[in-house]
Amino acid sequence: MKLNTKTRYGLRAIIEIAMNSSEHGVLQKDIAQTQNISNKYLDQIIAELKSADLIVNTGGKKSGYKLNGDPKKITAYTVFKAFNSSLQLIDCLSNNECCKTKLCAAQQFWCGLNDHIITYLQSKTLHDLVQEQSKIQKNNDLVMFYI
Amino acid sequence: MKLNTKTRYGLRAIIEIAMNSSEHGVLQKDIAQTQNISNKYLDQIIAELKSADLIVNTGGKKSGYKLNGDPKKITAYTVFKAFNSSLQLIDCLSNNECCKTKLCAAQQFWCGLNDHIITYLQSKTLHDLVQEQSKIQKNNDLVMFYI
DNA sequence: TTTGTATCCTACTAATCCGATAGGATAATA
DNA sequence: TATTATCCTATCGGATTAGTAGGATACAAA
Repeated sequence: MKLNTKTRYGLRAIIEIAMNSSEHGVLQKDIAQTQNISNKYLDQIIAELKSADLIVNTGGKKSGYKLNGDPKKITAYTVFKAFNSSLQLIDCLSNNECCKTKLCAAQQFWCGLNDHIITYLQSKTLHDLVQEQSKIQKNNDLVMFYI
Repeated sequence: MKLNTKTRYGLRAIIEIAMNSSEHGVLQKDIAQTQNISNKYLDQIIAELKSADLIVNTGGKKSGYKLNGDPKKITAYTVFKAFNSSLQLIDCLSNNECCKTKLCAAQQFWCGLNDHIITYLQSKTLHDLVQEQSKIQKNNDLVMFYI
Protein backbone atom coordinates (compact mmCIF):
# COMPACT_ATOMS: atom_id res chain seq x y z
CA MET A 1 0.00 0.00 0.00
CA LYS A 2 1.68 3.09 -1.25
CA LEU A 3 0.72 6.57 -2.22
CA ASN A 4 1.93 7.50 -5.68
CA THR A 5 4.23 10.48 -6.10
CA LYS A 6 1.83 12.44 -8.23
CA THR A 7 -0.62 12.62 -5.37
CA ARG A 8 2.15 13.58 -2.99
CA TYR A 9 3.58 16.26 -5.25
CA GLY A 10 0.12 17.36 -6.25
CA LEU A 11 -0.94 18.09 -2.70
CA ARG A 12 2.25 20.02 -2.02
CA ALA A 13 1.77 22.01 -5.20
CA ILE A 14 -1.82 22.93 -4.53
CA ILE A 15 -1.00 23.96 -0.98
CA GLU A 16 1.60 26.34 -2.35
CA ILE A 17 -0.93 27.70 -4.83
CA ALA A 18 -3.56 28.05 -2.11
CA MET A 19 -1.15 30.01 0.05
CA ASN A 20 -0.64 32.63 -2.65
CA SER A 21 -4.05 32.71 -4.25
CA SER A 22 -4.92 36.07 -2.74
CA GLU A 23 -2.00 37.66 -4.51
CA HIS A 24 -0.88 37.45 -8.12
CA GLY A 25 -0.84 33.68 -8.39
CA VAL A 26 2.03 31.23 -8.56
CA LEU A 27 4.13 30.34 -11.57
CA GLN A 28 4.65 26.67 -12.31
CA LYS A 29 8.39 27.06 -12.50
CA ASP A 30 8.43 28.65 -9.05
CA ILE A 31 6.54 25.70 -7.63
CA ALA A 32 9.04 23.39 -9.28
CA GLN A 33 11.84 25.28 -7.60
CA THR A 34 10.47 25.61 -4.08
CA GLN A 35 9.08 22.07 -4.02
CA ASN A 36 12.17 20.67 -5.68
CA ILE A 37 10.29 18.83 -8.40
CA SER A 38 11.40 18.52 -12.01
CA ASN A 39 9.49 21.19 -13.92
CA LYS A 40 8.78 18.75 -16.73
CA TYR A 41 7.24 16.27 -14.33
CA LEU A 42 5.28 19.04 -12.67
CA ASP A 43 3.80 19.71 -16.12
CA GLN A 44 1.72 16.59 -15.82
CA ILE A 45 0.75 17.22 -12.24
CA ILE A 46 -0.43 20.76 -12.92
CA ALA A 47 -2.35 19.47 -15.93
CA GLU A 48 -4.26 17.00 -13.79
CA LEU A 49 -5.07 19.63 -11.19
CA LYS A 50 -6.37 21.85 -13.94
CA SER A 51 -8.49 19.24 -15.65
CA ALA A 52 -10.01 18.49 -12.24
CA ASP A 53 -10.92 22.21 -12.10
CA LEU A 54 -9.03 22.72 -8.88
CA ILE A 55 -6.80 25.49 -10.20
CA VAL A 56 -7.03 28.09 -12.93
CA ASN A 57 -4.55 30.09 -14.93
CA THR A 58 -6.36 33.40 -14.76
CA GLY A 59 -4.66 35.80 -17.13
CA GLY A 60 -2.72 33.92 -19.75
CA LYS A 61 0.70 32.38 -19.61
CA LYS A 62 2.63 34.50 -17.19
CA SER A 63 -0.06 35.25 -14.68
CA GLY A 64 0.42 32.22 -12.47
CA TYR A 65 -2.05 29.74 -11.03
CA LYS A 66 -4.77 30.37 -8.53
CA LEU A 67 -7.09 28.17 -6.59
CA ASN A 68 -10.44 27.65 -8.26
CA GLY A 69 -12.89 27.95 -5.41
CA ASP A 70 -13.11 28.23 -1.67
CA PRO A 71 -10.21 26.50 0.12
CA LYS A 72 -12.63 25.63 2.89
CA LYS A 73 -14.63 23.58 0.44
CA ILE A 74 -11.78 21.75 -1.26
CA THR A 75 -10.86 18.70 0.75
CA ALA A 76 -7.79 16.52 0.53
CA TYR A 77 -10.06 13.84 -0.91
CA THR A 78 -10.89 16.11 -3.84
CA VAL A 79 -7.18 16.52 -4.53
CA PHE A 80 -6.65 12.80 -4.08
CA LYS A 81 -9.31 11.99 -6.63
CA ALA A 82 -7.63 14.24 -9.18
CA PHE A 83 -4.80 11.71 -9.25
CA ASN A 84 -6.50 8.43 -8.39
CA SER A 85 -9.98 8.53 -9.90
CA SER A 86 -11.24 6.86 -6.74
CA LEU A 87 -10.10 4.85 -3.79
CA GLN A 88 -10.45 1.13 -4.07
CA LEU A 89 -8.17 -0.75 -1.77
CA ILE A 90 -9.44 -4.02 -3.17
CA ASP A 91 -10.84 -4.64 -6.61
CA CYS A 92 -14.05 -6.33 -5.66
CA LEU A 93 -15.31 -3.12 -4.12
CA SER A 94 -16.26 -1.94 -7.58
CA ASN A 95 -18.13 -4.91 -8.95
CA ASN A 96 -20.88 -6.17 -6.71
CA GLU A 97 -19.46 -9.63 -6.37
CA CYS A 98 -18.84 -9.01 -2.71
CA CYS A 99 -19.07 -6.37 -0.01
CA LYS A 100 -22.56 -5.42 -1.04
CA THR A 101 -23.71 -8.97 -0.61
CA LYS A 102 -21.50 -9.22 2.49
CA LEU A 103 -20.09 -12.59 1.70
CA CYS A 104 -17.20 -12.61 4.13
CA ALA A 105 -15.90 -10.82 7.16
CA ALA A 106 -12.56 -10.08 5.53
CA GLN A 107 -14.13 -8.08 2.74
CA GLN A 108 -16.36 -6.22 5.12
CA PHE A 109 -13.26 -5.36 7.05
CA TRP A 110 -11.45 -3.97 4.01
CA CYS A 111 -14.55 -2.06 3.01
CA GLY A 112 -14.49 -0.50 6.44
CA LEU A 113 -10.86 0.49 6.01
CA ASN A 114 -11.68 2.02 2.66
CA ASP A 115 -14.42 4.15 4.18
CA HIS A 116 -12.17 5.03 7.07
CA ILE A 117 -9.49 6.39 4.77
CA ILE A 118 -11.99 8.40 2.73
CA THR A 119 -13.39 9.91 5.89
CA TYR A 120 -9.93 11.02 6.92
CA LEU A 121 -9.21 12.50 3.51
CA GLN A 122 -12.49 14.37 3.58
CA SER A 123 -11.88 15.71 7.05
CA LYS A 124 -9.09 18.05 5.99
CA THR A 125 -9.66 21.05 3.77
CA LEU A 126 -7.08 23.04 1.90
CA HIS A 127 -7.82 25.85 4.31
CA ASP A 128 -6.72 23.65 7.21
CA LEU A 129 -3.56 22.63 5.42
CA VAL A 130 -2.67 26.19 4.52
CA GLN A 131 -3.03 27.21 8.14
CA GLU A 132 -0.85 24.35 9.31
CA GLN A 133 1.73 25.14 6.70
CA SER A 134 1.99 28.80 7.65
CA LYS A 135 2.29 27.84 11.29
CA ILE A 136 5.18 25.56 10.41
CA GLN A 137 6.84 28.29 8.41
CA LYS A 138 6.48 30.82 11.20
CA ASN A 139 8.05 28.33 13.56
CA ASN A 140 10.95 27.79 11.21
CA ASP A 141 11.47 31.52 10.87
CA LEU A 142 11.50 31.85 14.63
CA VAL A 143 14.10 29.14 14.99
CA MET A 144 16.17 30.78 12.28
CA PHE A 145 15.94 34.09 14.14
CA TYR A 146 17.35 32.65 17.34
CA ILE A 147 20.16 30.92 15.53
CA MET B 1 -3.21 2.82 -3.21
CA LYS B 2 -4.01 -0.84 -3.36
CA LEU B 3 -3.93 -3.75 -1.03
CA ASN B 4 -1.95 -6.66 -2.44
CA THR B 5 -3.64 -9.99 -2.92
CA LYS B 6 -1.40 -11.84 -0.51
CA THR B 7 -2.70 -9.72 2.33
CA ARG B 8 -6.27 -10.23 1.17
CA TYR B 9 -5.94 -13.97 0.76
CA GLY B 10 -3.86 -14.17 3.91
CA LEU B 11 -6.54 -12.63 6.07
CA ARG B 12 -9.20 -14.88 4.61
CA ALA B 13 -7.00 -17.90 5.17
CA ILE B 14 -6.19 -17.10 8.78
CA ILE B 15 -9.84 -16.41 9.55
CA GLU B 16 -10.68 -19.87 8.27
CA ILE B 17 -7.92 -21.35 10.39
CA ALA B 18 -9.05 -19.40 13.42
CA MET B 19 -12.59 -20.68 13.01
CA ASN B 20 -11.45 -24.28 13.21
CA SER B 21 -8.58 -24.03 15.63
CA SER B 22 -10.51 -25.62 18.45
CA GLU B 23 -10.95 -28.78 16.43
CA HIS B 24 -8.45 -30.78 14.45
CA GLY B 25 -6.99 -27.93 12.45
CA VAL B 26 -7.34 -27.03 8.79
CA LEU B 27 -5.54 -28.54 5.84
CA GLN B 28 -3.98 -26.15 3.36
CA LYS B 29 -5.67 -27.82 0.43
CA ASP B 30 -9.04 -27.37 2.10
CA ILE B 31 -8.41 -23.67 2.52
CA ALA B 32 -7.45 -23.49 -1.13
CA GLN B 33 -10.74 -25.11 -2.02
CA THR B 34 -13.12 -23.14 0.16
CA GLN B 35 -11.38 -19.82 -0.47
CA ASN B 36 -10.98 -20.59 -4.14
CA ILE B 37 -7.26 -19.85 -4.23
CA SER B 38 -4.70 -21.80 -6.24
CA ASN B 39 -3.11 -24.22 -3.81
CA LYS B 40 0.34 -23.45 -5.19
CA TYR B 41 -0.13 -19.77 -4.58
CA LEU B 42 -1.47 -20.49 -1.13
CA ASP B 43 1.83 -22.24 -0.48
CA GLN B 44 3.55 -18.91 -0.29
CA ILE B 45 0.85 -17.29 1.77
CA ILE B 46 0.81 -20.05 4.36
CA ALA B 47 4.59 -19.91 4.48
CA GLU B 48 4.50 -16.23 5.35
CA LEU B 49 1.88 -16.74 8.03
CA LYS B 50 4.04 -19.47 9.50
CA SER B 51 7.26 -17.53 9.47
CA ALA B 52 5.41 -14.72 11.23
CA ASP B 53 4.50 -17.29 13.91
CA LEU B 54 0.80 -16.73 13.45
CA ILE B 55 -0.05 -20.33 12.69
CA VAL B 56 1.47 -23.71 13.49
CA ASN B 57 1.33 -27.13 11.97
CA THR B 58 0.93 -29.08 15.17
CA GLY B 59 1.26 -32.74 14.36
CA GLY B 60 3.14 -33.23 11.14
CA LYS B 61 1.97 -33.05 7.59
CA LYS B 62 -1.61 -34.17 7.72
CA SER B 63 -2.67 -32.61 10.96
CA GLY B 64 -3.72 -29.25 9.62
CA TYR B 65 -2.94 -25.73 10.75
CA LYS B 66 -3.95 -24.06 13.96
CA LEU B 67 -3.75 -20.56 15.21
CA ASN B 68 -0.64 -19.87 17.28
CA GLY B 69 -1.97 -17.84 20.18
CA ASP B 70 -5.07 -16.15 21.47
CA PRO B 71 -7.32 -14.82 18.66
CA LYS B 72 -8.19 -11.91 20.94
CA LYS B 73 -4.58 -10.86 20.91
CA ILE B 74 -3.89 -11.22 17.20
CA THR B 75 -4.99 -8.07 15.40
CA ALA B 76 -5.50 -7.48 11.71
CA TYR B 77 -2.39 -5.32 11.84
CA THR B 78 -0.35 -8.32 12.93
CA VAL B 79 -1.63 -10.22 9.91
CA PHE B 80 -1.02 -7.22 7.69
CA LYS B 81 2.59 -6.98 8.82
CA ALA B 82 3.16 -10.61 7.91
CA PHE B 83 2.73 -9.58 4.29
CA ASN B 84 3.89 -5.97 4.24
CA SER B 85 6.71 -5.67 6.77
CA SER B 86 5.22 -2.34 7.75
CA LEU B 87 2.94 0.37 6.54
CA GLN B 88 4.59 3.31 4.88
CA LEU B 89 2.28 5.22 2.63
CA ILE B 90 5.11 7.51 1.65
CA ASP B 91 8.80 6.71 1.61
CA CYS B 92 10.07 9.60 3.64
CA LEU B 93 8.31 8.25 6.71
CA SER B 94 11.20 5.87 7.20
CA ASN B 95 14.18 8.15 6.87
CA ASN B 96 14.08 11.20 9.08
CA GLU B 97 14.30 13.64 6.22
CA CYS B 98 10.78 14.85 6.97
CA CYS B 99 7.80 14.21 9.19
CA LYS B 100 9.92 14.06 12.30
CA THR B 101 11.30 17.49 11.57
CA LYS B 102 7.82 18.54 10.41
CA LEU B 103 8.92 20.30 7.31
CA CYS B 104 5.59 20.58 5.58
CA ALA B 105 1.89 20.27 6.20
CA ALA B 106 1.43 17.75 3.40
CA GLN B 107 3.77 15.27 4.97
CA GLN B 108 2.23 15.73 8.37
CA PHE B 109 -1.08 14.99 6.75
CA TRP B 110 0.11 11.76 5.18
CA CYS B 111 1.72 10.77 8.46
CA GLY B 112 -1.62 11.25 10.08
CA LEU B 113 -3.29 9.05 7.49
CA ASN B 114 -0.66 6.41 8.07
CA ASP B 115 -1.34 6.38 11.80
CA HIS B 116 -5.05 6.41 11.15
CA ILE B 117 -4.86 3.28 9.06
CA ILE B 118 -2.70 1.49 11.59
CA THR B 119 -5.15 2.35 14.34
CA TYR B 120 -7.97 0.84 12.32
CA LEU B 121 -5.98 -2.30 11.60
CA GLN B 122 -5.14 -2.67 15.27
CA SER B 123 -8.72 -2.18 16.35
CA LYS B 124 -9.91 -5.51 14.98
CA THR B 125 -8.80 -8.83 16.39
CA LEU B 126 -9.09 -12.21 14.79
CA HIS B 127 -11.65 -13.00 17.46
CA ASP B 128 -13.83 -10.14 16.19
CA LEU B 129 -13.50 -11.28 12.62
CA VAL B 130 -14.32 -14.87 13.47
CA GLN B 131 -17.49 -13.76 15.23
CA GLU B 132 -18.52 -11.62 12.29
CA GLN B 133 -17.82 -14.42 9.89
CA SER B 134 -19.91 -16.93 11.79
CA LYS B 135 -22.74 -14.44 12.01
CA ILE B 136 -22.60 -14.03 8.24
CA GLN B 137 -22.61 -17.77 7.75
CA LYS B 138 -25.55 -18.26 10.06
CA ASN B 139 -27.43 -15.62 8.11
CA ASN B 140 -26.64 -17.35 4.86
CA ASP B 141 -27.83 -20.67 6.23
CA LEU B 142 -31.05 -19.05 7.33
CA VAL B 143 -31.63 -17.59 3.91
CA MET B 144 -30.87 -20.95 2.36
CA PHE B 145 -33.36 -22.58 4.70
CA TYR B 146 -36.18 -20.32 3.61
CA ILE B 147 -35.38 -20.81 -0.04
C1' DT C 1 8.76 41.52 -35.76
C1' DT C 2 11.82 38.80 -33.38
C1' DT C 3 13.35 36.40 -29.51
C1' DG C 4 12.91 34.30 -25.23
C1' DT C 5 10.37 31.95 -22.01
C1' DA C 6 6.39 29.45 -19.84
C1' DT C 7 2.93 26.49 -20.55
C1' DC C 8 0.86 22.75 -22.98
C1' DC C 9 0.60 18.10 -24.87
C1' DT C 10 1.98 13.44 -26.24
C1' DA C 11 5.03 9.76 -26.47
C1' DC C 12 8.33 6.91 -24.56
C1' DT C 13 11.43 4.20 -21.46
C1' DA C 14 13.62 2.07 -17.78
C1' DA C 15 12.71 0.08 -13.60
C1' DT C 16 10.05 -2.02 -10.27
C1' DC C 17 6.58 -4.71 -8.43
C1' DC C 18 3.21 -8.35 -8.36
C1' DG C 19 0.26 -12.21 -9.19
C1' DA C 20 0.71 -16.51 -10.47
C1' DT C 21 2.86 -20.78 -12.21
C1' DA C 22 6.31 -24.53 -12.26
C1' DG C 23 9.24 -28.11 -10.62
C1' DG C 24 11.00 -30.67 -7.52
C1' DA C 25 12.51 -31.93 -2.53
C1' DT C 26 10.90 -33.68 1.79
C1' DA C 27 8.33 -36.22 4.91
C1' DA C 28 4.39 -38.55 6.77
C1' DT C 29 0.69 -41.80 6.00
C1' DA C 30 -1.59 -45.70 4.10
C1' DT D 1 6.47 -48.86 -1.46
C1' DA D 2 3.16 -45.56 -3.29
C1' DT D 3 0.76 -41.62 -2.47
C1' DT D 4 -0.12 -37.25 -0.98
C1' DA D 5 0.60 -32.72 1.44
C1' DT D 6 3.68 -29.51 2.54
C1' DC D 7 7.86 -27.08 1.71
C1' DC D 8 11.06 -24.24 -0.95
C1' DT D 9 13.09 -21.68 -4.82
C1' DA D 10 13.08 -19.92 -9.29
C1' DT D 11 10.91 -17.76 -12.91
C1' DC D 12 7.89 -15.12 -16.05
C1' DG D 13 4.62 -12.11 -18.16
C1' DG D 14 2.15 -8.14 -17.32
C1' DA D 15 0.97 -3.97 -15.31
C1' DT D 16 2.09 0.15 -13.24
C1' DT D 17 4.93 4.10 -12.37
C1' DA D 18 8.43 7.71 -11.94
C1' DG D 19 10.55 10.45 -14.72
C1' DT D 20 12.49 12.09 -19.36
C1' DA D 21 12.18 13.96 -24.02
C1' DG D 22 10.68 16.72 -27.79
C1' DG D 23 8.21 19.80 -29.69
C1' DA D 24 3.93 22.95 -30.28
C1' DT D 25 1.77 27.05 -28.73
C1' DA D 26 1.27 31.50 -27.02
C1' DC D 27 2.46 35.53 -24.68
C1' DA D 28 5.59 39.41 -23.47
C1' DA D 29 9.47 42.16 -23.78
C1' DA D 30 12.94 44.07 -26.76
